[in-house]
Amino acid sequence: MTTERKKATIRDVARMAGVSYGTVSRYLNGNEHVSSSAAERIAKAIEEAQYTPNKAARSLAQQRTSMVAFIVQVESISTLMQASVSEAMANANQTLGEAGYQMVTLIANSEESTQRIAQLVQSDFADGYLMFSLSEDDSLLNIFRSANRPVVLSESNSHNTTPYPAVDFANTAGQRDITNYLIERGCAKLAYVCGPGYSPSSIKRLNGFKQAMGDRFDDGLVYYADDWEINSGELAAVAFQPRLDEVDAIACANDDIAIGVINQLHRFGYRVPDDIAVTGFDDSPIALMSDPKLTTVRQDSSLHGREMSQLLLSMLRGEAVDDHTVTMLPTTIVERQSA
Amino acid sequence: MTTERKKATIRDVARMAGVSYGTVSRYLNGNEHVSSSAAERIAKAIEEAQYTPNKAARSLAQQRTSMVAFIVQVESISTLMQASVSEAMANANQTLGEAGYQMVTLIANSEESTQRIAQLVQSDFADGYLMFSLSEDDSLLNIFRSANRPVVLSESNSHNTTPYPAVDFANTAGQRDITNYLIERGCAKLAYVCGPGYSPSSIKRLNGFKQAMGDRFDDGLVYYADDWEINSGELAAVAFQPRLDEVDAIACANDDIAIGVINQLHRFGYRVPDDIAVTGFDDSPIALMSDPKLTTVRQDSSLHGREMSQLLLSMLRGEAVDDHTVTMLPTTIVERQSA
DNA sequence: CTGTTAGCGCATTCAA
DNA sequence: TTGAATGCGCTAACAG
Repeated sequence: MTTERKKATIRDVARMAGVSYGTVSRYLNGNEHVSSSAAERIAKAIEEAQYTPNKAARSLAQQRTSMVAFIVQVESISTLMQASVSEAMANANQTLGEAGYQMVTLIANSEESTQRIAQLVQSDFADGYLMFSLSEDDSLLNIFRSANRPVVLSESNSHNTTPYPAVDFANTAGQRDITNYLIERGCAKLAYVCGPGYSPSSIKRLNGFKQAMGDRFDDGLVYYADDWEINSGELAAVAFQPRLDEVDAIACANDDIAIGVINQLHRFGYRVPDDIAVTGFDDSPIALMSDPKLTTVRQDSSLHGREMSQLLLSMLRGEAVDDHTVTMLPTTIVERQSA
Repeated sequence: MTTERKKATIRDVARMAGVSYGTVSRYLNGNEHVSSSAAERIAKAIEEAQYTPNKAARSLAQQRTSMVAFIVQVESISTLMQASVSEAMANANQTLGEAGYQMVTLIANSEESTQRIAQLVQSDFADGYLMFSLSEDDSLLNIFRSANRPVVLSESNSHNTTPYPAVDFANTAGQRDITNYLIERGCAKLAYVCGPGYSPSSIKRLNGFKQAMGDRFDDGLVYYADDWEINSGELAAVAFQPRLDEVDAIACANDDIAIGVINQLHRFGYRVPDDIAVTGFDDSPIALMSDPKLTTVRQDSSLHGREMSQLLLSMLRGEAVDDHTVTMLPTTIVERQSA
């Protein structure tokens, strides 16, 4: 069946087309100085030989790989499958692809895998990097410095001074806005379920809540979760139980937690939103699945992926971008039933 | 600050260590014929020069990349974020990493991206491929043939004769078992919501349902969905409405569809499972989020990723594996509340 | 417009 | 044990 011959090289094609392989190379790279007759013969030869340029050789010669690595740094696998991640990923893939770059995604979810990726980065694996980090682990950032390739971060850190340009959502404003929304609806006593401490977003959202609450902020009505998951919401509601009769609303740092809170409130016999209103954050797909449907803060993850890619592309083009630039993407309140 | 000098090469290290660069290469590749004194000096030089071998050059010279590509072929982005995908991905990453391979994931979700990946594959981008396809699009499979590198598929196709070794779940048996489970609980009249036609799993599950039903199978009580999503479940329930009073149970091809069915049944005023029992498939995280919680078929996606990787690794080691081998992974019924 | 040549950074064979 | 030489497949600069 399939003849098991070795792969054709540029020289084979040259021989078949009766030209030097320099000419073939020019043809391949869209150089204009190739006669149409030669071009034709080369095209035919490539077709016949089923020739495809070798990637390693090309990378070595031109000192670039035409690849961009999308690095997902997560504490646990469950984070990996968030809609926000895959949407950004898909959109970045699209945007980078159109610009001629192949996006490859790398998963850093352990000491070991992080180490391996660090090696890759230092060996000039890709031309640029999109760092989609959901943890505060900075170890990879140091690697980038010596690699000397453009990097764009998916999150500004809490102190707002990033080592690389970042594209982030207006987390603080988003949480502030939806908190004000609750206050305006007449909720006087508000509790808050905060996300895990390692997350910059988590901290920013808490700040937004604090801003809206001002003097009325009561740390006794804040539950600090260990992760972003449903179960944490349930735990939070349990923790609040003694004071549940006095609270009018519970704002949550993300949708999953909000779902957990609602579930537990139902078990306690409270009605949502009549007895207690609940808000989420992210507008993930499950916001529509809960009963009542979640009133939450929407952020456009596709836009996130696209903006990150575009920024990286401009850096790859050589345009100067200040390392501390932070692009803020807007968030909007989505009013549904839970508040 | 950081001196902007060019990256050190193997020659720089050699010079600093006072040896030829051939010796450095031997040292790097664990060749034993290196004197300990030379080894020491080389180690120091590498440290000082912050040297890391260039990946492209190494790949070119040894004709291997030490990378495995995990290709996710999806019709829509929503598929990408399924728990089954990310769990398999994370586990494959782990397994391959331990064996010294870097896993990179590629997303094929458009004509364009598929084309780009085809190019990559032909240019010997990776040493092996894990094909996680959720569509029946075979275009990439032809590419692999000429690339002549090991490939493992995540799904056997419906006619059970794959062009490459595959690791798949026992979909047919799983759906048959849970259907029998319903029958044994006294459900006489069963409806079925089938997944999208392009999916091999979808077809296999339908077959399982048919097997369990035998003569009682009634095509009028089968709804053929266009995708795997919640909304399709709602549409299915609507389609069944005229005959809903006579059905005892609705088996669904996946959990999301089952959730949609339950939601719609609730709107129609039916109680689940008292009036109508509902089953899902996958045991995805949302199976726990519905009310009532889903009785469903569990498949271990981590195992899936691991088995696929191990099979690929054995092929990379040169062990012979028949192209048509299909490893079947077991499924189990998880009994909760919906049936 | 095209052929020739010199690397890109490293692995590996052959001598020494 | 080590140095020198050759080649991996391709790009790019230089002649012509």
